Amino acid sequence: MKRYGSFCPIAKASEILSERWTFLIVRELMLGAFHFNDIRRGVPRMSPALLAKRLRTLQDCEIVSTTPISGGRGFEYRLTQAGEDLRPIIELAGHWGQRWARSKLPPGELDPGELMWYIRRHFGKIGLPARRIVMQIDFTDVRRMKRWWVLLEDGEADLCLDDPGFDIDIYLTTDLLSLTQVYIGDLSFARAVSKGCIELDGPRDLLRGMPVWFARSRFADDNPIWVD
DNA sequence: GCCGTGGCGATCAGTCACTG
DNA sequence: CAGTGACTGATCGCCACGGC
Repeated sequence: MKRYGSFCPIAKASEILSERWTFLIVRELMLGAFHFNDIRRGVPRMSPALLAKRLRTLQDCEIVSTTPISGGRGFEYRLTQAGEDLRPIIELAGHWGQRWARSKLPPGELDPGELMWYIRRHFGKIGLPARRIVMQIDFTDVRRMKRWWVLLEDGEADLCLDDPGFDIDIYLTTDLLSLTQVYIGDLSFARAVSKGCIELDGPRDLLRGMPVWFARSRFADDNPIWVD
């Protein structure tokens, strides 16, 4: 960790938090990723070696605590009180980023795996039917990770890259950019459908509710810029 | 004195293979 | 699955130098 050689609390916080990837690791822990590979899925461009190193640093700084996984290798990672106290800071950083550092979504920042992992965590509870819903999502413009299945049940979402074997309720076909725009809040779900960026197939009553419960970033409503 | 540039060594990050 | 280690390329920090 690089030191600023200052007693200033902002400098001390920056020494820990401004290291590359650290903010994103804390974000993953905040969102409920407690195992090494869960955290990895949220930061897919980070190498496992570096993730292990950053987790050790966070542990040394008493932001993260570890408990050995019973009957297995590795640890369960949890935020300590110091880590939990970062929650409003991370939230504020997200709101700030959405307003002032918003991505123009160049191809290099689009990744189906990362998007689907984010989407998995952000399905709305309101309007979502109580029964299990199986959705098949097809990307028209990617080679790898082209087809996904999302299982929605009891307010939880599971992702599969292999056919889970259930009857499909909703077929959703789209391109990577459009779904990313919908998720990040640059394009409304209804507008994406009316423009033909998202094609849907399934029972009409189920599709009608989708603009309400389909996953969107928690920052999607900040300073919206609608794309037409 | 200030500023920009270039060279060089140290450090960091990413990739890949590997382990238990 | 949950890491570790070796290797390599990229980046950073420091210093010297030259132009103004």
